[in-house]
Amino acid sequence: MEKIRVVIADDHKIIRVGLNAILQLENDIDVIAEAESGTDVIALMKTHVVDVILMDIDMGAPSGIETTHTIKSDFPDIKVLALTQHEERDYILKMLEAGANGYLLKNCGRDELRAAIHAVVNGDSYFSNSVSATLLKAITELKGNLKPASKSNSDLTQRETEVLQLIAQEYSNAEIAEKLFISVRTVDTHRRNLLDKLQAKNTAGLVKYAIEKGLV
Amino acid sequence: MEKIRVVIADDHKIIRVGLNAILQLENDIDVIAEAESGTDVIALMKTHVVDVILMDIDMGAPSGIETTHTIKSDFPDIKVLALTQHEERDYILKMLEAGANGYLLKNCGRDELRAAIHAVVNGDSYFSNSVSATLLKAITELKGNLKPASKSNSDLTQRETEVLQLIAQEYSNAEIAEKLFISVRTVDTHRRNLLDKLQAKNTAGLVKYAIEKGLV
DNA sequence: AGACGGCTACGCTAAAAAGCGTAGAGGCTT
DNA sequence: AAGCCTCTACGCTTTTTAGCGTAGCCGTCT
Repeated sequence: MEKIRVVIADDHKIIRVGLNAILQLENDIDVIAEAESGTDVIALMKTHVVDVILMDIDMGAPSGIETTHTIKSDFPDIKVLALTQHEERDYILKMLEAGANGYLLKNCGRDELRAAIHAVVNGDSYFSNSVSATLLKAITELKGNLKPASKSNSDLTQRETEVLQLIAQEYSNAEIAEKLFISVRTVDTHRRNLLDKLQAKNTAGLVKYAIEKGLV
Repeated sequence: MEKIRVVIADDHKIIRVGLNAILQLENDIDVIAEAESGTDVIALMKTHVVDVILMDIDMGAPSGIETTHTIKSDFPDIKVLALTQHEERDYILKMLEAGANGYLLKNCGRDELRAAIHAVVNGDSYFSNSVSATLLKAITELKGNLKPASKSNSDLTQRETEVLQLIAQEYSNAEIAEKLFISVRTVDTHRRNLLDKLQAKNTAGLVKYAIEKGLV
């Protein structure tokens, strides 16, 4: 069985040395090179066959994120394992968008490092503890912003829904009446029924509901 | 070193047997029980000490998702590794929201299974290949849906913002005046300035803006 | 045939918002 | 000191909503 060829990319020498030392202990992992900048990494790819890059996010320009992006478009088969101190959501999301296959915090243990490398080699993803927590939180939040759009707007009639949509589009009753070829009084009735059904106090409440339900 | 105590939950016996056979080969993993329903799983938790549950999503009521939810609220330390054929985004997201620590496809290999179990025991997350792809796609999409909402609400003064927030909360000018200890006329002026600045035709426009900017 | 829900519509009144203009007090900047 | 912005406030008019009630028409379900 071939060894897994790993490159360590970090602008801090201490980190490189540390990681290297840890990985020396693994008999199926081979650290074939170190890089101290994104430019180095990309250069290395052209001269070496690499399976996994341990990529620090915080390298100076080009950043780990940019570098990952480049790697992934030029060498899509190379796995990138992001290695960082940051748990900030934006970093994580950007790195993932760039195509990173896993995300480890720098204070991870030997076991985690090994497991993560194996995971990405298998084509899977590995996220360290707090990173996945952050990620899930992000997803939940983001989903919350999307989900209401798919709820069924249960108890409103079709006509009411139409009227509501137009209200939310800033049309006045008179304009709505014109658009729907009905009397202003009818629109008014619909509006009142809406206020009643949705327990809204005024237009603001109607618009909020409309937006929640994705009617706009 | 203690063995990792695993429970297999799936309503198909073949799957249970198969997984069991695979895990027998691991000398640090102990399959202590099998469950064929969510109810079984929860019952087992009360009588056994468990580290990891391999949870099928498709079990009948209660579903794997519901069961995971229950487990996670009653026994937060138990790790749940979702095991499924489905790569559908909604399934995945729901399972993650429920608190699953990892996500494997049923056609995963022995290596993946082992790695995933170790990952979740470590407190990390493991996502199989296609799952993480789906996940990333979802995140990217969702992020696109959120970004516009985080625009800076540039040109509004603080007071205007306050008034706008209250408007969006369905308060009338009179109520706002009372809350802010100012005259109704002042609120009216603010409201008019808002209409002007935001180029809104009426309350609906104001509320839409407020929601867009996340002021509600 | 009768009941019910949805859409239509009218009358009336009060309240609220929109559409103008104006303007002073206070703060900050130039 | 002059200029600009913010917050404050008032007057007046018109339009729009809100808050009641009522009611006919039509289709469906019972």
